[in-house]
Formats: sequence, structure tokens, C-alpha cells
Amino acid sequence: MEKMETEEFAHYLKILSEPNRIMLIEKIMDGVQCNCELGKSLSLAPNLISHHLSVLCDANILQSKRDENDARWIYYSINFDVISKLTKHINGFFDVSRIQPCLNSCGPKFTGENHK
Amino acid sequence: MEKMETEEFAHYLKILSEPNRIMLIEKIMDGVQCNCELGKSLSLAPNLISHHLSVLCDANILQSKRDENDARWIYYSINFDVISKLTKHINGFFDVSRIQPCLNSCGPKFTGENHK
DNA sequence: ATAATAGTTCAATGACCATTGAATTATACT
DNA sequence: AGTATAATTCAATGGTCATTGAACTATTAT
Repeated sequence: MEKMETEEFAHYLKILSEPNRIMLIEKIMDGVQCNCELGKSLSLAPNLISHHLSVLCDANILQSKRDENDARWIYYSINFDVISKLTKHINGFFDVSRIQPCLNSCGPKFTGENHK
Repeated sequence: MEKMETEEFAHYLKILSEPNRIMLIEKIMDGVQCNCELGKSLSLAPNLISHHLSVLCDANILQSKRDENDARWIYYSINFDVISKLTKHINGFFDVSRIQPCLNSCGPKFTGENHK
């Protein structure tokens, strides 16, 4: 598992920091995976649904698959590899055990040595 | 532990989705907790540091404390109650085991019954 | 008092982006 | 062929927000 850079981490968080996108993921988790059903259950315009789903797909957070019998229908699902990678990074980033004590290389006691 | 609403969840993620803020948290985790040291270690203008730190403090992700001997210096630290609440929510939100199978209440087979 | 230091506040700028309505593409039905 | 449906693309709008430089506040040192 490659290390996640700050920019990549921020990018994932930004994409997930949108209420409609969070609710879309929630609905997909709940088993609502058809595009049109997602829009109806969230009362959002189809083009807006399309926009948010494409953002999530571009980030590989979601995957899409067309219906085999009727290619007009599209079903979305979670990409667990990406989600797993992201949650692992978040848990590592906020791991309390990695906290270091205050360096104290700064402050009034150190004005003479360390400041200018 | 109260349940976190979508808006609140999105708000936390949005605040954390900024590279400079992520690096600030990283530095504070590493023991660099003095305001001026944070600015120097990230090569950011003091007013920009101040801006990002205040955003993180307003969200209760960080706490600040003034130096007892010289009130000009300020030290920042992580608020672990908030971080713990947030990471718990993230892990619950992305918990693979809560995934439901596709409802299939939509699609070509159901056009007659469910679609208009 | 005056100067220096740490940090904040203010105003302006520019970029990004969610939202909306209209037009468009693609597929399936009659 | 023509119509209906699922979804996307396009253009315009408005709001949010990171960044910057300058002015300002608060505290300490000389």
C-alpha cells in the first residue's frame, strides 16, 4: 500500500465533504444503487445527481455498471479498495499513540538562542 | 455519543480537506505546537497560519493555550474528543458489513410497476 | 515612552464549485 | 420513423473560501 500524500488525502476529503455526495454514498450502502432511484430518494434533479456521481466515480470512490438488459439504466456501487485505503489513512493520521510531546524549541525561554 | 448528522459530518470533512490545515495538524501531532514555529516549519505567512488555526479552533479540532510567562506565545493541541468522535463516525459510515444488497426496486424489469 | 515581537483583523482578489435550466446523447419501445 | 426514457453535457449564476498585503491589537523589552 503506497503512502498517501497530503494533496491526495485532502482531495479525497474534499470530495467527501459535500452533503449530497455523503447521502448518495449512504443510499448506495443501503442498497439503492440505481441512478434514477438515487435521484428520487434524495429529491435531487437528475443532472445534479449525475454531476455528483461523476465526481465520486472520477475519484474511484464509486463504480458504475450498466444494466445488461437495458443499457439506459446504470447501477452504482462502492469501491472498497479506495475506501479501505482512505479509512486506514485517516485512522493512522489521527492515531493518538503517535502524538509527540511539545518540542518546546520555541517560546520565551528560547528567544535568545532560536529566534533570529 | 450523539449521532452525527450529514451536515455536521460534511462540515468536519470540509475543514479537514485543506492541505495546509492537514499539514498543521501533522506538525502539531509531531510536537510542533507553538504558533510561530508552525508558520516557520510550513513556510506560510503568519496571517495565513492564523486563519487556518482559527478555522480548526472554531471547529474544536484544535485547542489553544497562551504561554504562562509570555502571553504573546500561543500553543496549539489536538482536541481528541472531537477527533475520536469523527474517526468513529467515519469508520461506522464506511463499515463494509453494513452494506445492503441492491434493492432492485428499479430497472427495466420493474418499469410497469414502479415507474410512473 | 518607545520599540520590538506575536498574532489577529480587514479588504480585495481570484479560483473553485454546487446549483439550475436548457439542450443533447443514447437506448429502448411502438 | 417517431416517441419516450435515462442520463449526460453545456452555459450561466452565485456563494464560498484560500491567499495576499496592509493595518491593527496586545504583550514584552529597553
